[in-house]
Amino acid sequence: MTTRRPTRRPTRQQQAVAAMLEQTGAFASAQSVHARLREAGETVGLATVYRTLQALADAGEVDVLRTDDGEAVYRACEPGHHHHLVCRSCGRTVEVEGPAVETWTDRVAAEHGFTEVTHTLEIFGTCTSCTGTHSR
Amino acid sequence: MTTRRPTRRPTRQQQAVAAMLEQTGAFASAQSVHARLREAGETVGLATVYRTLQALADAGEVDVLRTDDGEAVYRACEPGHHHHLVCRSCGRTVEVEGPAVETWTDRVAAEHGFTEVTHTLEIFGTCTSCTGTHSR
DNA sequence: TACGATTTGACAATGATTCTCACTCTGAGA
DNA sequence: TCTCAGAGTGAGAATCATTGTCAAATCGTA
Repeated sequence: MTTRRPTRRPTRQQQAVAAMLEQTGAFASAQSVHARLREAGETVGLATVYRTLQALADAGEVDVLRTDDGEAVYRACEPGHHHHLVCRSCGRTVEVEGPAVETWTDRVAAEHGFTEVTHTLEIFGTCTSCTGTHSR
Repeated sequence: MTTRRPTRRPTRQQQAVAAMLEQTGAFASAQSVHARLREAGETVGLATVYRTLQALADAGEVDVLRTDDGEAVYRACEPGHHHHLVCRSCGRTVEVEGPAVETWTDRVAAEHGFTEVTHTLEIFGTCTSCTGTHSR
């Protein structure tokens, strides 16, 4: 019942999606994952890519965030709560932790009587490799 | 204190959209703004609502963020950089400031060589009015 | 090896957002 | 006041990510 994990089979397709995320390292959209898999010769349906990414996200094995235009992007991440420092040019991502921020958000929320507090925090910038590169 | 900014906004439609946002107080999607305007008897095209909201956002007169499902939501806000404490049940929103967070993000980004740093931070919770109310 | 449940994938459907383009409005100048 | 040009509008088409559908493929197990 509660701990009744639905039988999940490690299929070739799901492994391919997970592997692609691992090797990419940056945030990638479902569409781009699908495109790259196809390039790499892996035959995986688009719907399956979406389903797998959602399953991975639900399982907490990947992090999800939204681009400015609302597209969902996924990234294989270390487990546990953390935030991201993302290069807006090349997508290179660094996972960062900020205990002070966690306590601050909780305190602010509590001051206003909010409970069950969660938060999102992402940092965007231009990384060293891209600083001089005005390649757009 | 409805200060009239010199931002060009002379048309009835644009004023209607801005006014609706003001009176709503919470974050609202373009679709819902359009629906409410229609209910209120205002005739404004959907495309115009989108255009106006984007213009307001570009002008910094409203804040934009994305819901979990990627929908863009807008809210009339005080000028200047701030963050939001949003009730995930009723949408009530409190604007908060955290100078410590600003400096932290800048420092972390700098440590990793990132420049032109920006960040997003939103806090979600259940407000006092909604705490006992499991009305969903 | 056969069976049943799970997973897949091609395609349709959805829904938010953007684009198109003819029409309307407004303001400046004649 | 009249005229013209350009900004603004809106109905509907187009776009695009995402989700739903469902028959066929696949896997674990008896």
